[in-house]
Formats: sequence, structure tokens, C-alpha cells
Amino acid sequence: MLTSKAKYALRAMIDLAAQAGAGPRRPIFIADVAARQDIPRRFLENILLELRKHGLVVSHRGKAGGYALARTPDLITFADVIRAIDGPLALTPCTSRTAYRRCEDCKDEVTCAIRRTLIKVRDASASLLEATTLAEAAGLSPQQIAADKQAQEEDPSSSVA
Amino acid sequence: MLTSKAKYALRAMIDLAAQAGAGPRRPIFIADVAARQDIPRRFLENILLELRKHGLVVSHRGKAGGYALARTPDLITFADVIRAIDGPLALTPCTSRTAYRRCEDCKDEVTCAIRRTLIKVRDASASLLEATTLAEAAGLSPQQIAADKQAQEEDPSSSVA
DNA sequence: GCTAAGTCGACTGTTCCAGTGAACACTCGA
DNA sequence: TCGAGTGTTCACTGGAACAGTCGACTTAGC
Repeated sequence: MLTSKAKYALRAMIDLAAQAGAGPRRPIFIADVAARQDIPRRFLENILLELRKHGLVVSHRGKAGGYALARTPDLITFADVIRAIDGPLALTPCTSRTAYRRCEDCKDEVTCAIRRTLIKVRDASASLLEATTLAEAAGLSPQQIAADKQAQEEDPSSSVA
Repeated sequence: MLTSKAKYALRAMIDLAAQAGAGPRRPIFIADVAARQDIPRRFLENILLELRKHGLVVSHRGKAGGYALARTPDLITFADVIRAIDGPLALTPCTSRTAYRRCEDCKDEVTCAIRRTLIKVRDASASLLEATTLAEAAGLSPQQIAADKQAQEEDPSSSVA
């Protein structure tokens, strides 16, 4: 199961993607996202901060501050967001690609019957979650994505430093 | 991630399957499984009790007591065991087939972009976990499974009531 | 320098996890 | 009939994670 934090994070990221596709590129207020998506405002602060630490969003402080996606929405996937908030997608540490850790109690990893199946499960879910982008989820048209890409090139400060 | 309880449960069930395939059908002691699989004995008791409540194993009390699979090992899947211990396989309640629950904060379930992807993920992992049986994981031969089936028919008391 | 935005760390109540303990019930063999 | 060896049940615990909340602070624009 996903934590509610991760579900909020996905909704917030899709919201940012939709806003970016909707018009000129400028930071979005936390409060606006919270209101539109019905997420506790203070909690959303934490979530966005965490997403920022993972390089998925950028922030601007001060009066006209706010948050924006760090990359264009066609380059950010569900897997990116879920991994940032909830950690690895795999069912066990020993089947994680991004956060592999040997399991203590497992005698022989190579022949482990459980592991073999869990690796298949991880591969299947990871490839699905890595294939779904925020742009797709926000229902952005190729034109909107292209416009967003261009806006980002013209104003690199709105993207990753 | 699976809880360690679920991982123990899988290991214990595979152990029971292997023992059933290895010889005459009789209950296996908790203590033996715990020792072979290196699982805390008291904890394993809890786990087996829970598996019993879900109808996956049967128990016999008294001197020659112990635990046995409730069905032949080719009829019990990883999905059965994980669902019994950890609950639904899906990433959210609203995408679970076995324990569906509407999500509070979701406005329109039908068009929800998150849900659409999570359903695909659940379908993919469920079909993999439902396809893997204990017999397969224990490396039992078709002969051993057939023998076990026959043993069960001759002694129905060793199976589900 | 006021104001409205994000930043950061600490804090809280609740639930879940991973396990332990003790008392009890049952069955079988002697 | 007794007791030895099983499983059964329920209570309990320490620690961590979850789901938020709060207050004090920094930053940037007007």
C-alpha cells in the first residue's frame, strides 16, 4: 500500500503539471495546490520539501514564491514520485534495484524461490510506474508539453539550478 | 514492502510443502519449521494461527500434533499467503479487488489518472503472485504432488474439515 | 521595512510491527 | 488416570512509522 503522503504527492505533482501546461510558467503557491487538491496545507509543505530534496520540484521564496516542476512533466514518472516519498517499489530489500540490501535470513539468494517471483513482480510494477508520466496523468497535449519545454528553456531559473 | 511476518509465512508454507512432498503425510511441529527456517518460534505460532484462520493450514493438537497445508501445495499461491498476512496486494484500497474501499478524497474514480495506472500495477503483480504456487517454490515434482494428493484423499482428516 | 511566500525542526497522538510470556486446552501413550 | 508434549489464546511491550500540526525563522518583492 502507498502511504497517504505518497498519494498526496502524486496529486500535487499532477496539479503542478496541469498548471504548467495551462499557461505562462510561474511558481504555484502551496496554498493553491492544497485548496484545489484538498490536502492539509501544512502537511503538503512537508511533502513538497521532500520532493525538492529529491530534485523533483524547485521552489522560490519571497512574495511571488511558490513551487514548480524541476523538469518538464513528460520527464517525471509516477515511479520517481513514489520512490521519493515511500522508498523502493520492490516487496523486499533484496529485490530492490534502487535500494538493494541483502536479506539477513536468506541462505542462498540465487536459488531463493521467493526472491525469483518477487523480482518478477518488481520488474512488472516498476516498468508500469516508470512508463506513466505526469504529463500523461494531467492529460496534457503534445502542444502543451512542447510549449512548456520552450518556456523552461527561456527561463532556466524556473528549473533545476 | 512485505512485512517480515509475511516473508516468514511464505518460508514456513514452502517448508510445509516440501515436508509434505518428502514423505508420508503427517503434521509438522512448529518447532521443526522454526528451526529449519530460522524463525522465532513464538512468532511463528502467531503466524501459523493466522494462516489457519484464513484456511490455508490445518492443525492437530496433542502429542502427534502439528501443522499441515489445508490443500495440496499446487493449490496454494504466494498471493494467498501474502493476502492472509499483509492484506491486499494493491497500492490503494480503491484499486483492490479483494478489499475494495472507495478513497475519501477522490472526486471522480472513473477518470482518476492515478487510479488507472495503479489498477494496471495491481493486475500485473496479482497475476504473477497468483501464478506462483508453493509446489513450484518448493521444487516439487509432478510425481510428488500426485502422491501428496492421493495421501490427502486417503486421510481427509489431515486436510480441511 | 512591511508583508506574503517558503524553510526547518520539533512535537503529538495513533497505529502497526516484531516479538515475548504465561496460563490454558487438547490428545495420546503408559 | 496421569502427565508429557502438542497447539491456543490473550495480554503485553518497546520501538518505529504515519499523519499531521505548530512556531519561529528566512527570503524576496513592493
